[in-house]
Order: sequence, then C-alpha cells, then structure tokens
Amino acid sequence: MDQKQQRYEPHAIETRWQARWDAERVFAVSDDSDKEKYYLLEMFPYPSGRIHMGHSRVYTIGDALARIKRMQGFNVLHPMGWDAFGMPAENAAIARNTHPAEWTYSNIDYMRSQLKKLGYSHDWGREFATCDPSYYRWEQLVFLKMWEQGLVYRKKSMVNWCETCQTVLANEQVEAGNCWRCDNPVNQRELYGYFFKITKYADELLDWLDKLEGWPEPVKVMQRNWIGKSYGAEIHFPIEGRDEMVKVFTTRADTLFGATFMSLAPEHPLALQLSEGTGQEQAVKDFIAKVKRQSFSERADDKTKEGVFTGAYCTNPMTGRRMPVYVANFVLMEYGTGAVMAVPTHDQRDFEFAQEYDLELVEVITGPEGPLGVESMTQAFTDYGALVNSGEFDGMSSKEAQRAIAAALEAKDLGRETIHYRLRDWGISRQRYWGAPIPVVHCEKCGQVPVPEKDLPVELPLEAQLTETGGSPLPHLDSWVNTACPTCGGPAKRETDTMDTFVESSWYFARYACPHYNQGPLEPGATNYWMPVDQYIGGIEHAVLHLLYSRFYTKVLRDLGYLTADEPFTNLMTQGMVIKDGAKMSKSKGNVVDPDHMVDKYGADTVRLFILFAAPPEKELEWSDQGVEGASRFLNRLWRLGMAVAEQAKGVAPYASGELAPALAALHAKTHETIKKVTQDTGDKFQFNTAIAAVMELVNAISLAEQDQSVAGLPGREAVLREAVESAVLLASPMAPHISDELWSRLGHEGLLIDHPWPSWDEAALVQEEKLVVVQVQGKVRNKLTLPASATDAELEEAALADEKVQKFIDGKAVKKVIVVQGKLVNIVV
RNA sequence: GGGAGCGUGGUGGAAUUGGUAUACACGCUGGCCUUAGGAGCCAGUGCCGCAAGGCAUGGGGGUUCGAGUCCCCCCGCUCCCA
Repeated sequence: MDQKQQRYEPHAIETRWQARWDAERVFAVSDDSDKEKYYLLEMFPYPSGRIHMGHSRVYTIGDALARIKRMQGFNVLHPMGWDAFGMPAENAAIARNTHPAEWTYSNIDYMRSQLKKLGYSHDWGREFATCDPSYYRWEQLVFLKMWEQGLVYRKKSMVNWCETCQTVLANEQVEAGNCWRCDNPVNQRELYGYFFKITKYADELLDWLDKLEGWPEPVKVMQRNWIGKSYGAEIHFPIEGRDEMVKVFTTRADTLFGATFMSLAPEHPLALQLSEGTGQEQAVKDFIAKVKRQSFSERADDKTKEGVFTGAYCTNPMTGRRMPVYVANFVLMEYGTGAVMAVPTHDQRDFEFAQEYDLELVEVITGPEGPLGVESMTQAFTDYGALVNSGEFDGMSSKEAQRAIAAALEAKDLGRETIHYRLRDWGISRQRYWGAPIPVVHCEKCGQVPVPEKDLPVELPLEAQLTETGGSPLPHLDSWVNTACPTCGGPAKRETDTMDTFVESSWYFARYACPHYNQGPLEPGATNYWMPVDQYIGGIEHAVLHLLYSRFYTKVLRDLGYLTADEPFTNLMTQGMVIKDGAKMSKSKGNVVDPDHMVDKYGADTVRLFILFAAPPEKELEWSDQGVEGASRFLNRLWRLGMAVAEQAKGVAPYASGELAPALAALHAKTHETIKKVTQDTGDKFQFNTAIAAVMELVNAISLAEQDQSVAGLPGREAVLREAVESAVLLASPMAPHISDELWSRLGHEGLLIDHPWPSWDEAALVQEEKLVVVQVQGKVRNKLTLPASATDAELEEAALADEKVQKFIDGKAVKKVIVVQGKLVNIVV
C-alpha cells in the first residue's frame, strides 16, 4: 500500500468508487425480483444549468433512504430524469442565440455529471427528458383519450395572463396575484384555451386526502382549502326592469332576510351593463378602471373597502326588498359567481361597506344574548344563532333555516341547495414554444379536430426561430401550421399553443416503471409492480401545484385503463429550504453556495454528511462553512480509526462471544445501541441528523477504546474494535457511501456495501449490569446512584432513602410518598 | 381578518407514553504536539455564586410527586388562505 493512500483523499476515493458503481451498473433494477419493491422518488429537476443546493439536499436525503432500503432487502427503484420543457430554455436561447433544445440537452449533460459526482444511487438506465418526442407523444395520446371521454374542452374565458412570460397561467400558478415563476403581476385577458376537467374529480381528490396517511397534514390542508368544497345555496335576485337575475352563491342562506344590497365584482359582466342609462355609468367605468390598476394585495387588504352604486336595483326573493346594486372592490370574480348578497348585520365586510355608504341594516340572527340592535352594532354578528325578522322562518336555527330557505326558494324557482367548489378546471394552453404541442388542428369546415392516433407524435418543429420579442414562433411557422384536416382533407391549421409543463410532471413517475416501452404510455405489468411511489420527496411549494395535478392525472390514467393505482404517492416528505445567513439563497443577495465548489473542496461525502447532519429534513437548513469543516473532520477521524483498526485487527473476525473486560463490553454495548438508534431514526422517521450524531458518539467511543492502555492485550479487544468499526462504516454508508466502501475494502472485504445487509442489533448486548438511577426530592434532582440493574423498585427506594445527600434534603421531614419509575428514577415527596 | 406551525446555550440543533434539559456538532478558552497550523490530541464551556446552592426551554398563570413536553392567557416569528 503506498504511503499517500494512508491519508484520507476524498477525490481519489470518490472517483474510483463512482467508476465501479457505474461499470457494474449496481443501481440498475428490474421488476423481476423476489424482494419486496420499494419505489423511492425525488421530484425531478428542471435542467436550468447547474445543480443548486436545494437539489443537493433533496437528492441526498433521497439517496440515503434509497441505500438504506436497498440494504434492508428491498428491490429499490430510484430513477432520475428531466422536467425538460419550460420557459427558461426559451429565454436562454434568445439571450445566447442558441436553440432551446441545444441549451436544454447540454444542461442535462452537465447536471447529470454533477449528480454523479455526488454519488447518488440513481438507476440511470431509466433516464428520460420530457422534451423528447418519445415521451410527450404518449402525453398527446392521453390527451386524445381524455378528449374522447369529455375530460378536455376548449373555451374562451377570462384567464390569468403574465405579460413577462407572454402566456396564460392556471389558477394554481398565480400566487398572491403574481406569476409563480417570474413573480410579476398577473392580469386578466379573454382567450381561447384548452382545459382539463379536474373539477370532475374534485370529490375524489378531496375524499382520498383522508386516506393519505403518509402525507404531511399541512399539505393535505392546503389541498382541501384549494378544492374548497362548501355546502350552501344558489339564490337568484331578479333585476328591476330587466328579465335577468343576479345569481349568488352563499353558505349563509339563513341570513337572506337581512340582505339589503348587492355587491358585484368589478369584472362581473353585469357591473357595467346595469349602470347604462342610470347616470352612474361614468362613475362605474371610472371605478372599474381604478380597481384594475390596483394590485391584488391592495384589493385584498381589508382596510380599503370601496365601491360605487350602479344605479340599478334587484329584488330580495324572500322579502321583496328593493336592493341597490353596488360594484365593490373586495368582491372577486374568481370566487363563487362574482356577486355577493350583502348582509351587513352578519358579515363583517358587508358591515364595513354599509357603514361607509350608509346602507340599511336588518338584524336576522340572534345569539344567546339576544339581538344586538342595529343602532348599537359596532361589528357584524357572524355566528350562527336563531332567526328573527325572517317571517315564517323565525325561531329556526341557522342550520335548519339554511335548508328551509333553500327549499322555499326552489319552490319559487329562485334558487336551490347546492355545493360549490373553489377548484376550477385546469387551463393547460400555453402560448409558448418550448412545450408539447396540443394535438389538435383547426379546420374551417370541421372546426377543431383531434389529430388521429396514427399521426402522433405531433412533433415540436425544431427549426423554429425564436425572436427577441418573446412570443411563440409557432404561429408564424407556416410550414408547420398549415396542414390538412384529418377529417375532410381540406386546408387546416395546427393548434399553436403547447401544453402546460405541469402535464409532463403529472405522470413521469409512472413512466419510470417502463421508460422504454413503445406500445403505449405505460406498460401494465411494470406499473402494477412499481406503482404507487412508496416515498416521494420534494418541496412544499408544490402542495397545490404538481402534487394536486399528479393526483388528478393518476386518476385519469386509471380511468382510461393505463394504471391501477388510485394515488401516485403513498408517502410524501417535504424538505425544507437551504438558507444562508438567514435568507433564501439568491444571486441578488450574493449568498449562494454552489454544491460543485463544495464537492471540489471537501468531497461529496462531506457535503452529503453536512446536509444530513445540520438539520432534520423537513426544516430549513442553514448553510455553515464551519459546519462543513466539522463534517470533514468527522470523516477524517473515521478514516484514521478505520485504517488503524484494519491494521490492528487484520485477520480477526468481528466479536461474536466470550468474556470481555468492562471497557470492552461497554464498547460492544455501545455498538449495538448505535445500530438500534440509527435503524430507528432513519427507518420511518427521517432523522438523519440524530442518526449521524449517534454514529459520531460511537466513533468517539471507538477512539477512546483504541487508545485505552488498560485494555491493551486483553482478550477480544481487536474483535470488539473490528465489530465497532465495521458497524460504524455500515451505518455511515448511506450518508457517506464512498469513504465507507473504501474503508470496507481496506478492512478486508470484497463486496459493495449497498449489497451488504443492514446490520441488526442484539438485544442481549444492550442489557447492562448496572444502571444509573436519578434520585429526586420534591421533583428536584439531588443525586444519581449507580445500582445493579437487577435491583427491585423497593431496593431502589431503600438505596435512595439511605443516601447521604438525599437525607440532607429530606432534612428530617416525614416522607409522604415515594415514586419509583421503572428502575430509573426515584422521587421522594416530603 | 381566518387557519396552521414554531419560539431551548454564543450558533445549528438533541430530549420514548410527562421522568437526569442542553446529546451531537460548530464556536470559544486553556494545554500538549509542531519550523508552522485552517492538522491532530487532551481538558473546559447555560447563567449567577468562592462554595453550599440557586436560577434557566419567549412572558405569565394552571394541572401534576414531577412540565421543554399537557391546559389557559399574552408576546414574537414563519407559512398558507383571504
């Protein structure tokens, strides 16, 4: 062995082992196995150019778990690929005068090499990029099948338009009025687009959340809120002098008798119409224009409740009251019907609005304390209660009245009980180039015609030239746009919108089961075996985006007969962000740490170990250069000990049985305690931080024992040391796989640790002869006694009472009570 | 405004069903070794106190033999929804 190799040299070691893993294809899996399957998946990356710290974290967490499961005897699928369509490719292509495809594929090549440098156990044989026609052709096929089932439709509607991105966004992709990707304000525009009927699955998506026991509660709550199922009534308010109704959805039909005016969203089609000829037309126009200039947050701010009278009136269908119709900024077109029956006595926003514009108050619900009196109300009474001033419904509870009033309205054909969902259909049309073409052609004679299956894929034309103005080049690419109608053969034009890239990520996880299958999107045998994903890992920012779309799409695939799984992900883990100096890493803040630089400086094992050690996975991780140094120091320590023991215990088998001196018995016990702790901390929980702490404790204990002169030459010393070191190496291997494989080989083993069984602990080794018993007086710790483990509770009590220090605190007082806890604690009450 | 979560040393963070608060690591202090130290090893490190001891898990109450953990109120921070 050459002298140089005695030192821990991470780069040499890592290159060597990565080459061997690659050459032997050790991470390739098949579904032909007697072992139980375990499908572990991290959210796949967008090939933006370089791996960032967030990627390193999610893939390190996933890799540690994948390796543990593999060692524990599972047939582990751990694939990797690329979410490769998307706008950054277009922007980069324009900026660099290249093509999105070229930019994307070169990024993929670079990022793949980065991931490999981190030593992840991905099965690269299953890699694919979603921008490859062999992938998106199946998405187009599913689109056609969805079309047949009425799950896709085209409509003109008000849509969210991001000016910066020059495209439409789905509701889920608008965050606080801004674009989820570029964070610029989103405005409304009327456009044609294709929609997936996710609303048809609203109930199933909601109900199944209760069965997803392996999902974090916050994510489920967010999805529940997003779906927003509410029971209530639709109520029609006839408009005075017109043959039209204002339709309203309310969950508080019980307050109908208190509705004294009507509030419309500024975008409501009736808002302007109703003001025509009333003299209020200009005022309404000005107000709408003003609201349009307001940002989302200004509008949502409770303090700025503003409105304007339209000059028109509608009629309360129960009381016949004449209700002035207002346009109000706090009413949003996106929710409900864009119109709110205003009950100022029992809704706080309506109350404030009524105060501002001096509108009438009628109290119709009373609480246990009786009526508040409209004169003295300082805020709305929003609780449920008993009805008053409500005619035949007086005395009913809110709950009873809601149903009774809805029934009464239905009898008059002016309303009905109904269920409302906040969830809207998923708009998937994007006015962008770098995406999967929507397989439809538009014929003057036949209208919209789906492309026949045999003509798939509709390939994205790579010859398109992007222009600096940003829009999609597809509408201008005549050679591609002009085609023949599949039905009549006449001239037709291709749809030039592409699909939302969230469609690709809604089924990639299933495609990993059969990435090369070319008879359809999914091969039944493979997906039946692998799906659903047993453990999914990714950022919580996708709680109502990717994670909701994927659930929906999985159910669609199931109903189309492509899958049998009901849900895509059995267990979900959402990892926290990586931050530096208390803030999210960003170029503008200058606090970005590049994982590549860290790997170059310290090696992949150190980076991985630090990432896992610094924080539990679901929490934020504060990057610390000193913390990385600490991880590096630990690996150096492990290396030195491993090498020392390899030398001293050459040819010695790990300890199995025989009498041991107390110090050696203690190390043997520590070894098994550590195996137990690491197994438990990493198994169902993902507490790699405490697992690593336990391995560090073991290594500290080995280090002490190795230097302990009092055990030198004693029987079993080398065997115990070997057992301890080999255990430490095995337990550390999922986190720091390269150094572990290297030490394993230096310890005289042939195989790879990934193929080695996970160590098991011996309960007998954990049994100690003596126990530390804490003695309290009045609940305060007064002494700690070392007593035989066999001591009974009575003996513990006796020993505690006899103790000098304890006596001092009892101070001659009468002992009232003694509590003994399972041979580890005695509390004396005086 | 509504909902959820979180507040533990100088720092990141540990603490089974309520049972030794501060594991592990960083940082810091002192020492050893060294031509040197961004290496290694040893010791110390919650606060007050010479000590005995007392006080400490955002603040205040409560339940309990015993509370970081359970309950109530308040303060602060974060996230989601409006």
